[in-house]
Parts: sequence; structure tokens; C-alpha cells
Amino acid sequence: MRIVTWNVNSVRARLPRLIEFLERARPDVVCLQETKCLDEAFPLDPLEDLGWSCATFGQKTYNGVAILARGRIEDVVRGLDDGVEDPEARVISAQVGDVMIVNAYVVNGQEVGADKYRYKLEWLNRLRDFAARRCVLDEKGVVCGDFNVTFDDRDVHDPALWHEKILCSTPERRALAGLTSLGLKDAFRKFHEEGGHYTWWDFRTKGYQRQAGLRIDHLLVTPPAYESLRACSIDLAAREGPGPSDHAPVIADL
DNA sequence: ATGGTGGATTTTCCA
Repeated sequence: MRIVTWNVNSVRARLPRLIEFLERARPDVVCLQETKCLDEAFPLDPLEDLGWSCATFGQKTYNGVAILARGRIEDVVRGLDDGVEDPEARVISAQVGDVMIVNAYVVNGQEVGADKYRYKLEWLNRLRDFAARRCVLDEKGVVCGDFNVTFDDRDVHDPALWHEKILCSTPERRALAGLTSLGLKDAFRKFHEEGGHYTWWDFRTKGYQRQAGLRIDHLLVTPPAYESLRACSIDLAAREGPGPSDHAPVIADL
């Protein structure tokens, strides 16, 4: 099963690029983040016409997540289901075939020390607890999305520049490690131990042209999914050409 | 400390 995570930075603005990617990469499951639209504005018709089932959890203007699948999407849960008041649409999960899929758009956090930063750390702990409830460790499961956190300095183009900055600070990395502590493993690192592989490049500083990026989009997988992993790669072609997202898709084959 | 670009929505917020 080919599973993709991709922060599309508006599904409506990115629809031509999304369709091009679906036809080229031929995934089975696609987890989208930052869809940036209400469910009624999601481009359901063109995607269903191409054979995709869609489960959406959106809001106006910001955030928003969706799961696309060639097969049946079952047992959909929207949100973290922990009783906390939360108006932001950041996580959707569902069973697709024999794989539990959890798709998350983690809070960005703005800057270290900001209110949004503290909220990010709390939110990552809530995501960890949700993943623990939602995934059975001896079955196949994938917790993926835009985590807005690097694992370590191998994921950073300029570690000195980013030292203890947002997306790279020690508390954020500890909170991300809370998910791997459950027994989930970073799919990409199974195949690529070296640094220099990135999934996001800042538009503002022309990061892609400078190869100045960060690896912040991840697939964390349960042990059976990890054992069955055959490949994991970053689709740089989707970050090139006209009108790309600022993130590239990450593709895992299991 | 600031600005650069891009998206949604509305001359500003968020990333």
C-alpha cells in the first residue's frame, strides 16, 4: 500500500498539482493538511470522478485535513476525541484496509515561548495520547502529517541558524519523541540515515532554490507497518514547477 | 529587529 502525507497549503489552490501528483505517483492513501476550506467547499466532485473516496475535516481559511483513498474509508474520527474544547480542524483518522491512518496538522507554534508555542507542546501531548488510543501496536498503523518539528539536526539545512528556534527546539523534539516512545518509528529513517533530506522550504526566503529546507513532514508507523515498509521517499517533483505548495509529499510503500 | 512569498480573506492573519 502506497501512503502519502502532503501539506498542500490550500486544496483548492493546489487542485491541478494534486491531480497531477495522484496520476503520476499512483498512491493508495493520501493524507492532506492545510486544506483551508469548509467541507462543503472541498473539491469532492473532481476527486470522486477520478476514483477517490474522501473523508474531510475542514474549517474556513485555516488548517483542515483530509484522507483520500482508492479503497473504502471506514471508522472516521474527526478531532482528538479527548473532550478538550478545540475549534481547530487538525486531525482526521480512519481505517483503510488493514491500516489505521491518523492524519495530523500539528500547530506551528509561531516562535519559541509564544502562547501558540505552549499550545503546540500541549497539542503534541494530546496527539500522542490519541495515537495511543487509536493505534493497536501489533497491527499496521500510520500516524502521519505535518508535525512542524524536526527530529534532530540532520533534518535542518543550517543547524546553527535554527538552533533552539521554532520547529527545532528541544521541548518540541521531546514532544515529538513522545510519539516514538509509544513504539512508533520514523518511516523515512529506515531507508535514509544521512541528513540533507527536507520536506518544507520557506517561500519567503526562496528556500527551495537555495536547498534551504527542514524535514518536518513525517510518517510514524507501528512495528508491523515498519517491518512491511519497502521504501520511503520525498517527491521533490511536486515542489518544482509552477504553483507548488511550500511542502513536498512524503511517500511510503508498505 | 525585519522582511521576504503565498493563500484566504479582506486591508490583515497565518505560515
